[in-house]
Amino acid sequence: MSTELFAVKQELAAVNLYNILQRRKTLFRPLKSEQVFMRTCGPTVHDAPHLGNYRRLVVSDLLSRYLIFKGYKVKHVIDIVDITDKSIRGSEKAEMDLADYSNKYLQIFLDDAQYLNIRPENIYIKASETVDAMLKIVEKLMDKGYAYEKLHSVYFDISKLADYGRLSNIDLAKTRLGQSIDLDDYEKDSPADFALLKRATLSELKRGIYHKTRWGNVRPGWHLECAAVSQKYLGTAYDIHISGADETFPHCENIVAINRAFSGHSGAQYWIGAELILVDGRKMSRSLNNAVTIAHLKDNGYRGRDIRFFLLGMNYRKPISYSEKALQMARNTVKKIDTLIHRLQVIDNHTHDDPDVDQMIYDLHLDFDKALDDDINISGALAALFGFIGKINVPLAQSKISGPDARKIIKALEKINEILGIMDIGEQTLHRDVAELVQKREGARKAGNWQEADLLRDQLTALGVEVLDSQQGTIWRFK
RNA sequence: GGCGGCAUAGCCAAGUGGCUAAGGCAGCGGUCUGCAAAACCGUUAUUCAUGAGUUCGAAUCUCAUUGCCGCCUCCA
Repeated sequence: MSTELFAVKQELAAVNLYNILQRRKTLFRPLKSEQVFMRTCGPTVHDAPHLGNYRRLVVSDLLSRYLIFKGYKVKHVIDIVDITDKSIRGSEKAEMDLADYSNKYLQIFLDDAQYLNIRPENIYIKASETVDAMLKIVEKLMDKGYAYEKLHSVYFDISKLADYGRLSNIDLAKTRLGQSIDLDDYEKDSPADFALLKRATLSELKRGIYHKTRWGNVRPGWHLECAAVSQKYLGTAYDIHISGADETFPHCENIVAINRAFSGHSGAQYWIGAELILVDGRKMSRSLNNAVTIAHLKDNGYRGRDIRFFLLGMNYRKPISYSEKALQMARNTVKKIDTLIHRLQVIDNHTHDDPDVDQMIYDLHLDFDKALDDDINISGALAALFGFIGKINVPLAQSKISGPDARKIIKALEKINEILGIMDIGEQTLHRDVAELVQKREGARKAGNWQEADLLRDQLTALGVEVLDSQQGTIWRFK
């Protein structure tokens, strides 16, 4: 029992992650030995999120699934940023209640997340429902002198925090602050100070979008929203914070600042940044007019698994170039895995010429884990998977895989898919009419009636069903 | 201007000091097949943006150069 426990601990200890705070890979050690507390920056819900917004969510999903696979319990909080300038303006323009407006886009986000097979166990928290925690934080920051009120807005005074800039490695003295910030909009002591609470505008007051505080009628700023959600649901110190690479400064830096001023702790121990999606060399974003929504991709025939694979198939610390071709590549790769699974599922023989399937599965797990342990090296992990598929395909083509072995292999793939979430392992069913066509074609082939068989194959293709004839019989798959 | 990062085959991509530079996609030739598809076998980088240096040894370390991206704006 004790040796088993030791083995488990050893295994748990093997994960390495690149921590932005230290700018290097470090061994991952959670604060509690068996549970990981993590948070991912969620979407702003003033419009339908796009592919670029989902990368960090898929990356954090992959990481949380891997940590669960490694034996940890994971509490993963994703905040929904539902009080922003854009959503306030957008809802006004749409003549909608802010909450209704936000909920409309939140629903799209949740549907997309499901489509992308993001774990339903994630905890989604609306910023608007965390205002109590925000005000508590501001209260304390005011008491400690980290914040000041000016004309009924409350700002964070970064000069009070000695090592402000540690996360993004920024030296404010050398930075062109004030050049890009429209100072006329603010009454801050210093351009780099950021708003914790903004005084409500006249229209916000009319619409009831404000909170009454001792500093005035205000609504919270973005950085405070994120800091409050994690503080309330994960505590002042937690394990992992995942965000987009473009959010390190000022957003994450400011979250760290709030956390450190509030509790002396940075919040998360490990800060992870997922890189961006590029379109023609530029960041995918709504403001650059190059955003692609999940709905759009869905309309173009991409399954959630295809898109998910596209988003997680490359090192999370490198930008991904979006293109139709790249997406097709992802789809083809997913298909390759599907085909193997379908072929395995129809095996019903008892050959005794078994290759050493157990050894292959053992190697697969070893290589797969080893790669992911190294800062989620997905390419290495996938190489292990494809190596395995190649090794299985040889005896499979020669009918040398027995039914029990096939099920063993499927089980191993299921295990891997708990992490990847891209395979389709469940039994698929065809519409009765379509299944009949497949049967009819089989009959025609057995009778040597090739013309009829080919005609039926064309019909099936038109219906989006491909038939693959192998020595084990005919299998089919969706195109 | 400051900070961070990237450059490896037709395309995507791993490898960060030492065995033949993983893997995927696409292509080509073959096997299988009634024909296809799928699968399999073979094939596709004497070379890692360029130049110099360190070293017995460099894609990997150092310096310089070039090109590209992100942040320094509530796009997120």
